[in-house]
Amino acid sequence: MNLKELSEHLGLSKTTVSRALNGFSDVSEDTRRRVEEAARRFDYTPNASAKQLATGRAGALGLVFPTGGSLLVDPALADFVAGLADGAARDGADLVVSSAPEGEELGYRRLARARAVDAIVLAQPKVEDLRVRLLSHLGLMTVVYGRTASSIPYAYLDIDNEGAFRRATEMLIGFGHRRIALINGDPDFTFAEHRLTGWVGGLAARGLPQDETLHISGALGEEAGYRGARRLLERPDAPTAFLCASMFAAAGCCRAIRDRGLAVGADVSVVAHDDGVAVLRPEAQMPALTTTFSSIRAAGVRIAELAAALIRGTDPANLQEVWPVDLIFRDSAQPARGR
Amino acid sequence: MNLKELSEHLGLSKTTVSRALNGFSDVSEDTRRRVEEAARRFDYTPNASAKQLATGRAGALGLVFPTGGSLLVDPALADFVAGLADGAARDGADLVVSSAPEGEELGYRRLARARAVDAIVLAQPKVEDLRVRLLSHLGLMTVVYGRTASSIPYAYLDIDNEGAFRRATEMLIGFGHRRIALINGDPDFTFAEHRLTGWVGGLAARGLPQDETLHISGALGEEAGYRGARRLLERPDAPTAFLCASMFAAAGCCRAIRDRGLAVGADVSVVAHDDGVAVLRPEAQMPALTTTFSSIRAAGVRIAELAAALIRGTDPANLQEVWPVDLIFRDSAQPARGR
DNA sequence: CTGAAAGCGCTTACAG
DNA sequence: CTGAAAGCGCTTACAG
Repeated sequence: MNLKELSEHLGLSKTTVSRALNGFSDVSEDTRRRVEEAARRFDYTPNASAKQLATGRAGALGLVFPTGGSLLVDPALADFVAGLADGAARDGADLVVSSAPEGEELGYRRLARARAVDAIVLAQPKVEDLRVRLLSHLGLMTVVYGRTASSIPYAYLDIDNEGAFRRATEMLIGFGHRRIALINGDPDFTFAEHRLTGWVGGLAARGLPQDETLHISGALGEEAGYRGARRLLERPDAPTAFLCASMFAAAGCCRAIRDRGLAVGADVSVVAHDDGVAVLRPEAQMPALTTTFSSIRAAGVRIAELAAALIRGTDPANLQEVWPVDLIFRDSAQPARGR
Repeated sequence: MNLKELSEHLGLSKTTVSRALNGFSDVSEDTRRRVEEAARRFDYTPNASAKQLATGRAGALGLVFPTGGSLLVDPALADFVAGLADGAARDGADLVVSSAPEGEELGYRRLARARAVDAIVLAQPKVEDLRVRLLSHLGLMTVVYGRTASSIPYAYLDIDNEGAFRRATEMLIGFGHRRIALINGDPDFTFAEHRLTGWVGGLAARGLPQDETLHISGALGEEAGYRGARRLLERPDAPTAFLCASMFAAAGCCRAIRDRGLAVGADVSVVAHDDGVAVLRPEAQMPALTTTFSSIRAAGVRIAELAAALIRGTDPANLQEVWPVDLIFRDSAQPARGR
């Protein structure tokens, strides 16, 4: 059933039916009701392409997967995608996931030219990220998940990575830890840089020296977490506490601790960042893991909402949010030995 | 730059330019070259909505995320989505990820009515899956990742879960294991049922009794793997080997084994299914995990290709693939103690 | 081998 | 409050 058939059935013009369905005010209440009822009865939905062509809006949010080969795909992305799709659906929009085997730039160019999306979600931004400038140059509205260097205001949702890691560091120092390692992501990425800043700031606030050799970067997976922690634990001045950038890295870190015959918590403290990925829950570990927590899924939902606002014309400067991160205390962070 | 402008620039009609760009044979070689060069130079891409409206094809593949609340999102889905997007891109198609907060059925109905996609990818099918019938009833072409009961031929790509788990079981029996547990997904899902069948078949082939209490179902995450393994290990006749449905479940299983003061491999063997999720690699574990392996990412790419063929009119009966699964022998599977 | 024209199914000034 | 008509940017019989 299309608009023509529906309007013929109702004995109205396509114009009126269309206006009634789109909530225009200059349609009589009676007509509106009749139209809405008929639409429901015949299960009418406007043809997406026709609507897009007529309005110039794609009704879709775009996400370009940095694929190309065997790049590590962050498993938390599945939850992020689910959140984005959820949030987009609330606005009647779809989520278009685009692969860019030819490189991300070409992917964005294609989406822009084809007018396939109204806005782009940019995930995992780097401190200096060429994509932001490119997207603005292509005229693609963008919401960033995270933050990046930019000369103009842009819409973003970020979590307070710096505050979270600073507080975690200070808590560990309060427990008497003096050598606290940071198993971090690649600091080219803003989230990792912010966590580094938080760690440095926490140490400085308590007058502790910063030992750069206790900072391991590029370690988000289990294996890298294991390797990094293992190497540090072999040192004579091994750290007594670890801050880990992901639950997976933390799992590797805990494995390394146990390998050394030490106990997580009692001997060596561990704090991990948790995105809320259900397959690896900190409270189910032994001991339960102390975490900095922020739901990546909820962030996805909210980002889609920000995108909808952006498309509606809201000033990007008014679409900037930094979410606080919970520090959830469990058993893996404990007072340092001998204290 | 749109088609009108491009053709005016070339001094040709829109018809000819369109035909040249779409590879029709009745365009002179010379014209084609001119058109293609100009298109490249002006960075022309057809407007997606207009093309969709004119051809009646959405140029997009749909995936409905079973969201709604806090359902467990399989982290391997991120790789699957990446693969699908990759494969779709090879065909110039997009991937539309749709959320269905109102239930999956309504999600499919909406996609069908709006003609927003040409085909649907159905993931994680159940043995009896109402969605398959619904999609066929809605006239939505479908490619299933997995298999399901169906009275009519349908396109699918599945991996040989049964064969993989049968071989793994037989290998363990060959090592002298007699009590082999299966930590499985929910057997409502076909993949889990097939693995159960493989396990049962492997035991039967070697004349071993099947002990249903050694079958734990619904355990794909780390926590559930831990709980299931822990419970079995507490029994006086504890299993000496485990088959795990996911790397995460296997991680939990290994944790339970170590909790009992036992060694993975030397004391208790573990075999896990690995989707190739980079964040948790079996070869990096200690000991390295023996796995049944099949790349979910590659499956995603291929499914998009199957969908493209289906849309082009290929008979679904000719679009059915079962991929063999590798059994990769590493250190976590060893001869039973005392053998 | 090329082009004029109709059509895909909507939305939206504009007129009444 | 309602409708006739133009237009969004393509594709595709059809005619030449």
